[in-house]
This record gives sequence, C-alpha cells and structure tokens, in this order.
Amino acid sequence: MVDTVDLKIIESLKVNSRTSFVEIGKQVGLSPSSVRERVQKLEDTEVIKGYNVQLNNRKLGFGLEVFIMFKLFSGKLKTFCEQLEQFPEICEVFRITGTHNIFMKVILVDQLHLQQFIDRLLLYGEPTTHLILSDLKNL
Amino acid sequence: MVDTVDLKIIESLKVNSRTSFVEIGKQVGLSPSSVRERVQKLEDTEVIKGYNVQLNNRKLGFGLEVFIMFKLFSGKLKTFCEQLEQFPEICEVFRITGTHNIFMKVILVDQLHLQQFIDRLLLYGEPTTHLILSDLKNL
DNA sequence: ATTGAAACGGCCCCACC
DNA sequence: GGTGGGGCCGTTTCAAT
Repeated sequence: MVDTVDLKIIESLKVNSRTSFVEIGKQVGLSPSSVRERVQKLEDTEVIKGYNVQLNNRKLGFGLEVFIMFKLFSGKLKTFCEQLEQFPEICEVFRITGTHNIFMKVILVDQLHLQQFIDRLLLYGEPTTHLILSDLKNL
Repeated sequence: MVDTVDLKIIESLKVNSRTSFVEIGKQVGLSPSSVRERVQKLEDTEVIKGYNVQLNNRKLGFGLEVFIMFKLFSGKLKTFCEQLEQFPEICEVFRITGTHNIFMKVILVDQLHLQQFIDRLLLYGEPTTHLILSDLKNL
C-alpha cells in the first residue's frame, strides 16, 4: 500500500513540507505528475494528515513551554475533552497509560500565565508540570 | 518586529503549511509578493523554523507511540546527545525540569521493538514509559 | 514595506502508454 | 502506475513608490 518510493517522498516532505513536486520528482526519480498523484493518494488515505509550520514560540512572545502530566478526576474525561477548545494554550494533548493519564504540551507567555492556566486546570484534575529547558534535536 | 499581519500569515500556515502565497494574500489582504517577502523575513529571523508533514505512523507500520520520561545517569548528558542519531526511533527529545530530566516521544513498530529500544536506552539512564492511547486533539 | 508587471517555473488535467 | 504536453496558476524578481 505504501511502497519505498512513497517513503522517499515522505522523507522529502519531512525535511521541508513546502518542497515542490518537481523537486521531489528529481529526488525520487519520478515525473512531477506521478509525485503529485502519489502525494494525493497519501493524503486521501490519511497517511499524510496535514502540513505544519514549526515556530519559534519564544520569538512570538511565548517564553514558556511546559509539559504537564495530568491526573484527571474520575469521570471527567468527557467534560475535559469538550472544554479543550477553551484552552488555546494547549498545543498537544494525549491520553496515555500511567497514573497521570493525560499528557499535554502547553505554550505560555510567562510564569504568571502558567499560574493562571494551572488554576483553570485544577477543576479537572491534578497537574504535574515540567518546564522545557531545551530541544535536544535542534541544538 | 512581528505584527498582526505576520500573525495572520502564521495562522494560515499553521492550518496548512503548503498554502500558496496567492491564497494567503487573499486571506490577509496583501499581494503575493508582499506575503512572500514577509514569510521570507520570518524564515530569515527564524521565527519560522521549518515546514513539517504530519503523518499517521500506524498506517506506516509503526503501531506504537510512547512517551519516555528519562532519568539520565549523572554526567551522561553529553554522550547521550552525541548518540541521538543512533536512535532514529526518537522523534522528539527535550531537556526538562524534574527528577526525570529528559522527555522523548518515540515511534516504534511493536512491543518487541520497544523492548529492544529500552534495552539500548538503559546504558544512559532510567526510562519510565507511557504508551500513547489516543490524540485528544484529533478525535 | 508594498506593489504590479513580466518571466519563469510549477501545477494540474487529460489522453496515452 | 507512469508519462508528456498545453493551459493555467503560482512564484520570483525588480523597478517604482
């Protein structure tokens, strides 16, 4: 269903998702039309879910990035999920195994913002916060 | 340095980083040239760090996604960082606060693969593994 | 910093293999 | 599933403002 050429195309898009089909075609030895067709199929079958931009949040005025391990109060999962849109600070949320059954990545302006955010979270469970010090993949 | 028009452009790229400058121009009320110039500047100043593709790892044969909270042995940070390329399974790594001072997201084929991966990690520290059950942002 | 115009290159559809 | 071509659309550069 997904062959090695598809994987090469995906590798190329991983490096830069704005790469043109012509350029990808050169890399994988295929015509632009074929690349387009394959990418289309990968999108249709939801192997490719979307294309994102990677931002420097600090330079956008968000000086704090934190991970929160969250222990939801029992029976609160549904209401928490429904309220997720009320927390624009949460950029990723996952249900995970462990006593802290929710994991989230949160982007915040500063410590005050973090405090206010945690206060709002306390309605739904018990948070444990870990500040992100540095991204080891990008220096 | 980054004004509201830049923020609108960034919002558009967040939704889909392959959106054309013409389309973004329509959304923000600017000519394609101007959009391009602004995006160029955002890239040059590293506000925009890159463009990524969002994949369905399960459909690519990676059935397990886990978070690992990692307690590095003292003095092992440097060697661990140098060995990172030897762990293609690690797709994100951060230094964080807390007794588990490293956080990583890892993509794996199956439980056997996880076991082998953890065995290799044990040279550098003590891992605590959390399976990802579901992404609450996307269903 | 923004623009329009022009040249260029990429995208897309379709007919064909 | 892959290709090639023609028309269209997007991108890039640049001179002018």
